Formats: sequence, structure tokens, C-alpha cells
Amino acid sequence: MGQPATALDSPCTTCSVRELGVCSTVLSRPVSPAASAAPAPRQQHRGARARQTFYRANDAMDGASLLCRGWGFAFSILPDGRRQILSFLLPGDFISTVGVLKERVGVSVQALTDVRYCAYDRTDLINCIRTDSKVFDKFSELCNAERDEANEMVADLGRRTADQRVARLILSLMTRLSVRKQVRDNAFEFPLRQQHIADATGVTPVHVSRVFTAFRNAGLIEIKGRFLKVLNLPELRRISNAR
Amino acid sequence: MGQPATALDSPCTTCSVRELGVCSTVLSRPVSPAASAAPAPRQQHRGARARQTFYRANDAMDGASLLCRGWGFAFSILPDGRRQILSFLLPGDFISTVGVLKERVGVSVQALTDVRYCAYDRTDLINCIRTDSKVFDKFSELCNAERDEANEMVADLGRRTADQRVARLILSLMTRLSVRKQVRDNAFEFPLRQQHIADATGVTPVHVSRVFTAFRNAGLIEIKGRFLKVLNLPELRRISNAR
DNA sequence: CGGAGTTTTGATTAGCGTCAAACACTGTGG
DNA sequence: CCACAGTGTTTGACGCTAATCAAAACTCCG
Repeated sequence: MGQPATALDSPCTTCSVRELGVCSTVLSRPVSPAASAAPAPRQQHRGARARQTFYRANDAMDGASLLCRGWGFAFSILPDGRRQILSFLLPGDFISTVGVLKERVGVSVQALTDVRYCAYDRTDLINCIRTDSKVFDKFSELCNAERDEANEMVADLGRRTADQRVARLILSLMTRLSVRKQVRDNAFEFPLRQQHIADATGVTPVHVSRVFTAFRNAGLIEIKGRFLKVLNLPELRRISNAR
Repeated sequence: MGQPATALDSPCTTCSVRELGVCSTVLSRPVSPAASAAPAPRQQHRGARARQTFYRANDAMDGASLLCRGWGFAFSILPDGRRQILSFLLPGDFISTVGVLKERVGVSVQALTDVRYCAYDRTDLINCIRTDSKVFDKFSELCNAERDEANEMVADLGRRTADQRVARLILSLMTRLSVRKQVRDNAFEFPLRQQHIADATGVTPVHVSRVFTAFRNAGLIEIKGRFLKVLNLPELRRISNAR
């Protein structure tokens, strides 16, 4: 509900340039020759404070958004009020890929840290996707990747133990951050509360604490400040696939 | 591995006409005037016997397929061999919507009953999607629906009890069949074995049996032959959302 | 230093898995 | 028509995973 601070509304110099990975680069600068007909979609930067829910399920989204800075997560709320986190969003991620195509989506999005995101004009964006075959391909690829992740998540929740799910979440975040060059020495920023992990892996916060304690005692991970360090990567990998 | 019987290879008169719902109609006959430039994608009908796995994870798919007749399911196999069913496929469903765009997908597809499906040429189909805005919209809509279902499934597996998941699966199938006019008097074809339900809901077959027994004893459902009848719809709905 | 949010720990219990055996259903060949 | 095999379902006994409840400890910030 609260308005983002003015500092967060200022232009974002990093967005659409390099750091966000391929998708934003492709979108902001049409790369194929045939694309000159389609101008880059109009964009507008916005910010949100940590803990702020900046998209609500079934609210009209005025545009398709790309996360520029900070972490977020997409979630849905069950009728009884419990929360299921569907995905964590890292810089460069679209806030729901298929949401690009649709005004109203059934998920909400909350900022985990202070974030900045870039809202593209939907019409422009769809136009761009349809006109530029490179963008079309890129976009299909993103849809596929998102679907693959959703399938992975279904398999995890349906078939794996709490230990495995937590291990896989850690590894999955590490891999994604690694692509973004944000892992050094097996350590990376980790702004998640145990409640978030619980809501993503389908267990209770209490049990997440026990799993973490077990992992720590086994010398697998170390958490200091808002950083997580993997101390025994092979073993964590083994656990994540075990059984 | 076995070749489908010749009867299954004969032309499918129902496909692409009416019964499959909007998607095939749109795809087989471009509806918007602007679409005359894009011919309907080439298509080829094929069949598979019940239990046959007719697409294997990461095999090259020669085309994007639409299920014409019979039931199937998409699944993935965990490293330890266990199976997670990702979705049940009913006549008119695309076999993985995003798979339309990609040659190799990470899921396998098996026939639940004898099936007939229609393989569209991928290049033609993508062309059609890009050229005809109605098809593009329809396709986006299908992607969105598929993503919504995946999200629902994540929430179910992460947050609901076995009773709820089974109830929701039954209701979800009933709703989808209802749209296809294949529900009469709250009863519908039900070719699933309890093993399938177990693999879809993330429980064991033994427990599925217990849930079914409980539902039967409570006068909620009745299973005869390969048909399922819902006897107390409001109560089944209540259970599916309870807690 | 106070207070809210978060994590840890312990005790108990519910839900579901595992194992094993019995039972039912269907189609096959004699 | 029956025997039999193969597949699928039901039932019981028991054990383990993770939920629940409750309290204490710890952290972060004002």
C-alpha cells in the first residue's frame, strides 16, 4: 500500500543494458535486421520496498515487468490464507513470463528486498515479439524455461522429502545466481527468511529450521548475515537427488 | 515400442472440425481476414495404443501435437525411477503447449487409452501463430491456462492433504470434461488406475485406495466399470477446499 | 533497553509410507 | 466351463516424516 520512496523512482541506469542478461538486452535493442519496423517497447521504471506486494492476483497489470534489481517472489494464496510461493525472482527475470501476454494473472508478486523493476508497455512488447523473430524465439525460450521450472517444482513437491527440497532450492538459487556472476567462492546473497523457504517447499517454518540445523551440523552450509555459503557442494548435490 | 494398429492410422474425421474445441478450429481454419497469407499448418494423424509412451523426454518431436481422441498424460521420471504425472491430456489438448515452440521437451507422454493425435508441422504452426493475430491470442491464452494449471498443481502438492488433492483431481477432470460435453448426470469416463492418481497427486497407490474407500463410504463417489459418478458434489467441493 | 520479528528446541501427534498378504477382475488357453 | 496368470485393489500392522503446540533464545532496529 505504501508508496515507494522517491530514490527508487529515479531512472535505472543498469536496466536494459548489460547486467540483466540476454532477455532485456534483446528486448531493449532489437537485434535482427528485419526488426527495424518494430521500435523497442516503451518502458518505465518503478521501485518497491522490501515486503511490499507490488502486484496483486487478478489486478490489472498495466504492463509486463522485468525485475532490474533486488529479489522478489511470485505466490498464490489459498482460500484458507496460507501462502504458496511459486518462484523466486532474481534480477533479469520477467515477473511471470506468460503474464507478458495477459493483463490479469492469478499470482501476486512481493518484493523480498528493495527492488527496481521495469514495466514495458504490453502492446509494444507483444508487437515486438510478433515482429522480430529473434525476440519471438527468445520469448519462447523463456516460456519454455519457466514451464520446465514449474514442472521441476511439481516433481519436487510431489515426490521428494523436505531435506531434498530445501537442498534443491539452495542449489537452484546458486545456479541462477552463478549465471549472473553473483556467486563467489560458493557464497551468495541470501535474503530469504525461513518462512519463505517453508512457503516455497511446502513445509512448515519449524521444519525448515530443523533441516537447516541438520545441514549446518553436517557441515554442508553456513549462514552469516544475509549470506549463504555452501561448504560441501558434492554432498549437498547428493542429498538433493538421493533416494 | 509396438506399432499402432492400422485402424489407428486411418484419417481422423473428427479432428480439426468441431469436437476438439476452439484451439484446433482456430488452427485448422484461420479465422481472421488478415490470415489468408498464412496457410493452415500441415498436419498428420497418428495413433497410439493404451500404455504406449509415444513421446519420450528429450527426444526430438517432429511436430507439435494435438490430442484428437482418447486420454493421455504427461510425466517426468525422477533419477530414482519414480514417476510424477504433470498433467492429464484430454481430447483437444495440446501435448504441452510450450512444446509447440520447441523441438525437445523434458517430459514424456503416454497414452492412457488408445489415442489418436494430430501432429502439426512446427514451422508452419509457428508461422501461423506469428502471422495471424487471432491465433497468436489463442495460443497465448492456452499458454496462460497451462501455466495457471501448473501453479494450481504446485499449490495443491505443497499445501493440501491427500484427501483434498484427490478430490481436486476428480473435480478438475469433471470440469474439463464438462466443457467438452462429456459429463452426464455427474458421471464421466474414468480410465485412470489408482497408480496414475497416486503419481499425479504425490501419494502412494495404497493411500489412494484408502482415500477412495473413504470417499465411497461417505457416499461422495461411485466407481463402476471405467466410469466415475459424483454422488455428492457440494461435499466433494467442500473437502477440496477445506481447512 | 524495549519490542517485534525470527529462529531454535522439545514434546507430542497426525498423516502418510512401507511391507505383506489377501482379494477381485479380466482375459487366455485347455 | 474351468484353471490360471497377470494386473489392479483392498486391508492390516507398523514405522517414519513432518505438523502442531508451546516456550525459550536470539537478532535487529529504533
